[in-house]
This record gives sequence, C-alpha cells and structure tokens, in this order.
Amino acid sequence: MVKIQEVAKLAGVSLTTVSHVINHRDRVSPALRAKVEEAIDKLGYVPNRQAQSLRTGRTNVIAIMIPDICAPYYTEMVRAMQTALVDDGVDTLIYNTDVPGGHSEDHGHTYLKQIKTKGVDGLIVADAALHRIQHELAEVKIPTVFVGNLPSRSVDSIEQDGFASAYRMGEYLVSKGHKRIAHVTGPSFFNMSMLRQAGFERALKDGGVAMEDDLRYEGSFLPPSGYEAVDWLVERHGDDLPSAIFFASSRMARAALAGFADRGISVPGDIAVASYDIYEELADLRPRLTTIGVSPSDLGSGAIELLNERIAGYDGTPRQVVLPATLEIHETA
Amino acid sequence: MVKIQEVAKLAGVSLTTVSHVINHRDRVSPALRAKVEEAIDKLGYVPNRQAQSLRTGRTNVIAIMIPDICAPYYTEMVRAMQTALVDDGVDTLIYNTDVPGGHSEDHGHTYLKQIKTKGVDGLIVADAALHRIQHELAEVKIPTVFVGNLPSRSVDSIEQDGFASAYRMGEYLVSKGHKRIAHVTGPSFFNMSMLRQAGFERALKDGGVAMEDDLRYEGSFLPPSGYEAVDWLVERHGDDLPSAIFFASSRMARAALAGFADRGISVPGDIAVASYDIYEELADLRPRLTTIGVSPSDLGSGAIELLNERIAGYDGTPRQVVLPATLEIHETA
DNA sequence: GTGAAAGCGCTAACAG
DNA sequence: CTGTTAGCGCTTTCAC
Repeated sequence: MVKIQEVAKLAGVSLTTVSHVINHRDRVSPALRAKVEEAIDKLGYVPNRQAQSLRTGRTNVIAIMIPDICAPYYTEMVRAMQTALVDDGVDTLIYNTDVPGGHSEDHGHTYLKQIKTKGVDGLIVADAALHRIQHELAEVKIPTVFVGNLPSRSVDSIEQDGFASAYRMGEYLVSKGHKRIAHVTGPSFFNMSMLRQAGFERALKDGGVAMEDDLRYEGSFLPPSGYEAVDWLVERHGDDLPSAIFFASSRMARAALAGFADRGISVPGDIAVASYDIYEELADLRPRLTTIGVSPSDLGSGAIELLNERIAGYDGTPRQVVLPATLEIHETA
Repeated sequence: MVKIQEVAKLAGVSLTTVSHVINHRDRVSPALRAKVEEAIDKLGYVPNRQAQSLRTGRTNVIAIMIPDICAPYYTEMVRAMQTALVDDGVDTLIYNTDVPGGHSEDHGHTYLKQIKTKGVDGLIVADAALHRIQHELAEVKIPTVFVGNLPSRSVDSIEQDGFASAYRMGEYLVSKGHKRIAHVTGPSFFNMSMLRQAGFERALKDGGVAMEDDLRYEGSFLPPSGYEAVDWLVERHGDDLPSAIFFASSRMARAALAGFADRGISVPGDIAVASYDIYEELADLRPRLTTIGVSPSDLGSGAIELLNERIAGYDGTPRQVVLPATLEIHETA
C-alpha cells in the first residue's frame, strides 16, 4: 500500500501539501498541485479510508435495513436511494433482517448493534417489523430515518397514509358495485396492517357494505400467504365466491393470481382482485393488478433527503413526512 | 464516544486487558473478564471499527457489484451471499452499476476505484458487463470472485455453462416437435449471450431444425426488449407464427408473456415459450415458464465459498467453477 | 502557501 | 496473565 508520505517524497513536498491537494485543492499553488498529482498517478496512490475516517469521523457510508432484499418493493426503494447518493460518493451497506436463521426482529437488533460500531454516517430503517425497537432507534446517536409508520415519532420518518389509501381502495370497490368483498390483511402485529385494515373496512362501512368476519383472512404480506388465502377462500366460499377480494400487499395478490389461475378461477370474471402497493415490476403482470400505494422510489428518495439534512447538521425534532398514494386502476378490478 | 481507556479505568485494568477480552477472551482470567465486561456494559462501549480496521487491516466488509438490484435474479444471489456471511458478521456493500446517469461500464470503473479505497476484505463482481474490465479486476489486489463467464480467467470465477444449457433447451424444444423456432438473444457484446446463442442454435442444427435468420432478434436481457420482441414477432411473422420462441433471459420472457397476453396470443396454445434463467420468483408466474438455468442462490453461496478461501489466504491460480443447470419444464413449453 | 507535530481509537509485540 | 509502548495512515491546527 502506497501512502501519503511516499507521494510527498516523490513530489518533493511535505505530506501536508499532499493532503491539501487531496482535500482542499485551492490551498495549494497550481504548480505544486500538478507535481503532486503526477506523483499520485505515478504511484497509483489511493487514500486509505479507514485512516481518513478515523481522523474525520466520517465514513461516507450509510446503512440501510430492509426486511427482504428479494421483494421488488424494497429493491426499488434501495435503488432510488442509491441513485440519490451516487453523486455524493456515499456507499450503502445493506442489511437484510429477513436473512435465514432467526427472527427478523432479532436480526434487526443484532444488526443495529453491528451498525453502531461501523461508524456509518447515517441509517435508514425500512422495516416495519422494527417499529418495536423504536426506542433503540432513538438511542442510536447517528442520523436515522425510518421508512414507515412510527407511532413514537422518535426519529424522522417518511410513510404513506395506510388508512386513507386503503379507504380509497374500499371506496373504489364499493363504487364498482361490489357488495361482498373478501379481505386478506397483513399480520395483526404490524401497525401498518391495522391501519390498512381499518381504512379499508371503514370505507366499506361508509359505503353501506358489510364486512363479514368470515371473509377476512390474516396474511403475512408475503407471497405464500396470498396463495394460501386462495385455498382458504375456495374451501370456505367456493360455492359462493365474493365478487371481489382485497389484498393488503401486492406480493400476496400476485401469488393469489397464480392461485386463482391454478384453480381455473378467472380474474376479474369470477372475482375482482385489488391490492395495496405499487411498484414498477407489477407492470409485467397479466392480468394487471389494480392497486393503490406510494411508489417506493419516492419513499426512498424522500428518505435520503431527510437523512442528508440530518447528516448536514439539522437538529430539530423528528419530522414525519406522509406521501400521497396513487390509485392505479387496471384489469383485475 | 466512549473509548477503551474509559472502560479500562472503570474496570481498574490496563487497556490491553480490555482489548484482550474483546479479541482473545481466553487470555484473560474469568474474574477480570467479568469486571471488564461489566464496565463495557455500564458504559455502553462499542469498539470503533475504523480504528480496529486501521490497525488490523481487516474491515469485515465485502463489496458486491451487480448490474441491477431490481432484478430478482441478482437479489436472490445477494441474499444467498448475505446468508452465507451473516454468521461471520461480514457486511455487504452493494454497488449497482446500473444506477442512472452513465453507462454501466463507467460506473463499474468508478466503483472499482471507490472500492479500492474502502479497504474491503473481498470483492464479488456479478456483472457480465464488466468482463471488459477484467484486466482492472486482476490488478485489484483484494480477493475477488467473478460470477459469470470470464474468458481471461484472471480471477476466480463461478458460472454456468451457457452453451450446454442452451443446447439442452434447444434439444428439448426439438424433441417436442417444434420445427420453426424464434430466438431472442442477449446483446451480442456479451460473451454469455454468444455462448447461449451458439448452444441453442447448435442444438437445433443437430436436431435437423433450421435456424432462420429472420427468426432471430437481438434483445438486451431486460424486460422492455422482451415486450418489443413480441411486437417484432407479430409485425414480422404475425400471419405465420413460429411454433415456439426461446428467450435468452427470463426477464425478457416474462415481459413477453405480458406482450402475448396483450395481443391475445395464447401461450402455449398459439406459441410455446421457453427461456434461460431460473429463480424462485418465477414460481408465481402464470402460465409458468419452462426455463433452464442455475439457481442464483447456488451461484451466490458458491462465490462466497471461493472468496472466503481467498480471504483465508489461499493463493493458487484462478479457479473456474462451473455449476450444472436444471431444466424446469412447466406450462409454457 | 507550506511544513512540523499531535493524535483519532485501537491492536499486538514485547517484557514483566 | 497483565501492562507499556509503538504505530496503522491520515487530517489539521499552528507556526513560519
């Protein structure tokens, strides 16, 4: 490893000067600068980040915690973040709480510890399962932004209004004349699940459509439970299907579409399908899903904005940004 | 930030002892260790990684370069890598060469520079577009594994046999009685595209089926070009469709399925569809794609194995691992 | 505009 | 088993 001293020697200057041409170009005369830069090139010198960081306390790295790197929703979000960061040369350490061998929350806990020691400049937590460790989040003294609903408001957050969005979808389905609507919710231990559920069912109620308990199924947000929901629906109501079904996540809806196809149930002919969540990848699905949600890209770039302000020194009380949802009407409902 | 000295003071020992309980537990008497650990807890001490790394030269971080974090193929691969790394506490810096604002290869170049300065312990490059900068790869003195076909064999690599796999799919289609088969290839500047193409067309030839130039379309591996390929096919051969079509990537095939659906062309009724690539997410697609390929998870965990050996000090000539492909026959062909 | 010197927090000889 | 000591490579006052 070639170090700053060797550059200095080759260029015939002091190592301070070399450091200056690296960090404060203007403080060095053009002539010297040229000499130094030549030496840097010749030697193939690259500054050692560890040493730089140790000295400056900055790493130019942020950590991102997501539950599942295989979910397109999160990858689109991460991509937007990376895009927003690339010009600043900030790198992203990605932590997947869903990695096998343990509960997501445990991993979150472990990772949080790990992250603290890493000396990252900032942290983005986009994992609803971690709302339970919000107190820990607040104690982490590095700038942090939570993506999702964070009741405690202990750190900055950016989210969508789950209640209002789900309400809007409920309204839409009612407006299409549906009178019996099945509802596959998210896990009841997630705040966001409850919000979406409450919003959706409130809309039905307001629209004069009763939500039968027997038409509600608690899913996990993940694909398998969407497929299972179809099994449940057919077993339970096969002889008298509801006219529509709403999924609290599009991953479930996507799997459910496969389930309906496998059962020979036509969508939207036999049953209309709608879901929460929006992201680009859904565009290639047929039939195209009718969904409501906020683009993960917007959430991602918004999160980075908040984080950058914190990193730059903003020190006000935690902010809470709520992004408006879009209703995308396509073939399935 | 609480440092090792304060812990030492509180525990009433020298800072070496503290360092030892952190790094070499067994070198310290249980009694002292307990005292030190208590002090660590009380103070909430976490070691500063920058300092540790500066001293030891290890960071417990590896860098992973992929072209597109939104492609399920790569996310499954990354996930497998992270799973293989989590127990060792190794974190992953993820670089997306496909990030907007520049050509993938340029980004690769830039990132490579950035990575060099980061002092990562290892590097995984899973981006075929980067085979052009293989010489740079070889010059990076950190342990590196390339995922994909690397003709120069300048570093360790793990890959699938594109020729053999595509050949096998060609054979299969011929065996199903197809006589006119369209072929959507990958970009001709990729080595792997050429391998797949050669394998597939060779199989047709060996099976006595002519490959008409007019039935070949050069795609990009990405979804949009799959959709475009359908447009091309219909414009060109709408009145006389071939009986089957093979896509060199499943992302193209997936988009093509949407394209066929939009045109009212039934799969496999009007045309059989097959593709390269295998990954879990395809399971939720209907009709299910008939594909051939190697699971990205296997590639990912294999890559980590190779990398770990290098990090551990293995210093032989570059190895080349080739994983066998699986033919998955489903509905579309 | 340039250089000497101090030290970021930690680890690992080495000596006791 | 424990403590003293010398840096890892860099940035940044502070003098000149």
